[in-house]
Amino acid sequence: MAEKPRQPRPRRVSRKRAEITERILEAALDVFSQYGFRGSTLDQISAASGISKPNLLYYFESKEAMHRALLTRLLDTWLDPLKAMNPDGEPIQEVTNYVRLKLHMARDYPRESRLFANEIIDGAPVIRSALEGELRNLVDEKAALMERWVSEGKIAEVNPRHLIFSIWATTQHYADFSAQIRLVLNRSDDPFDEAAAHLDALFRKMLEPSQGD
Amino acid sequence: MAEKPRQPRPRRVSRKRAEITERILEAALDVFSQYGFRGSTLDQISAASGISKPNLLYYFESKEAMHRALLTRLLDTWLDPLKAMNPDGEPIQEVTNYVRLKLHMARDYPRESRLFANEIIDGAPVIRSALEGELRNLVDEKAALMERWVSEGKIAEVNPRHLIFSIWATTQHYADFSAQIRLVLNRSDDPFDEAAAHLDALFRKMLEPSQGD
DNA sequence: AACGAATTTGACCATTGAGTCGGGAACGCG
DNA sequence: CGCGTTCCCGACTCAATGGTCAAATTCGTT
Repeated sequence: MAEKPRQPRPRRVSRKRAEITERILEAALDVFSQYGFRGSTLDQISAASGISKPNLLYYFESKEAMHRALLTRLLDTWLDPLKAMNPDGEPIQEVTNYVRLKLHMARDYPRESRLFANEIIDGAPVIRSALEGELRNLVDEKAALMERWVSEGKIAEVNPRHLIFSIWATTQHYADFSAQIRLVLNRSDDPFDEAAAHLDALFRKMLEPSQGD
Repeated sequence: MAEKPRQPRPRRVSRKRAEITERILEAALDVFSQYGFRGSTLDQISAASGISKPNLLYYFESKEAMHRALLTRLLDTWLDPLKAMNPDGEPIQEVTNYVRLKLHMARDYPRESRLFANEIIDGAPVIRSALEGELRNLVDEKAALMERWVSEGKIAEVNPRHLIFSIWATTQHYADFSAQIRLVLNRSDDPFDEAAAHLDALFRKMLEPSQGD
């Protein structure tokens, strides 16, 4: 025991610590996405995760810190489909594929979608800087790509940024407003197959170059 | 003037009472739409309206009652544009006009839009029955109308209900997610003119009957 | 085994916020 | 003016909730 100033292992966070952190975030996602940040309580997260309230605060500095952790790590997942849009692919295929992926995310990750929706409706206090940075750059890049496709006559004349907004809006709608959709359709089975066909047609028609070109 | 046992006026609520009620609801809309129901406090509404907290509760039974009052009376305004879709009008014109009206509402009534968005994301606990009743009937009616237009070859084959969802999604997006839109576009001037052109093209192309018919 | 570090929790504290209460001010009307 | 009704509010109550703390308990090493 002469001296041991260095960390014995590079992994600063033990496996166990990581697992518990995970369990907490999973429960927090459940609760936050259902009740909103201000509507959620540590007691709810405690009950959902099976971890006592003081212990939650041993792992996270505050309720806000949990929220922040969720939001920042979700952002990457959220942007992945757009990142995957391939400059060398077939243009209409690339866009409709993006629509398909986003719709899958709405179906498979509705809690994440709602968490984001709440954050944005609140004016994006937490992830504002990420939106201004990472997201804006990514949108700029893909908008430029689509403009190239337009000028090459591969797709019809569109405003690329508004096209992206429309894709976000229509796909996330199925997650964020699922209550309304269920009530209007008066059916409990999920509408995603119909939605996929509808949205594919919608954006495909928008993008098909007019025969005049 | 011999006797006047009945109410001198049928208006049970005095002008003044109506005005104050109005002032409260206006302030409540401001606050609720910005912070969400649970994130809002009576003190904020009190400050925003200049009416003391106990007095707020003289006019409304509870915080929840204010919220309910706002939501129910907003519903009608919200549905008006769809009601206005005219069975005897020119089909594509009628739909794109509906899009235009909805976009105007997003621009002119963003607070109302956000209030609704929050309510729906929360699972529509307050206006659920109105959605199942009034809204569903209205959508059924207009969907049937559009199906007629399809069968008459006036518009392309579409799923009318999902078309309506897409219109709601794309237009409300500009109100509910305005923070994101501003950050991505990096501009402070409003994007509604561009949005109007974009959405008009989007839905017009979706609806134009293919030349094969 | 033994001992320090990491983890866990019961009990507590301070603040916030919805809603109450009792009394007073203003109003309507004979 | 008189008197009942409507309106208004300062001061309060009480429950909920985010967060603290000190005393356990468990864990990883030697």
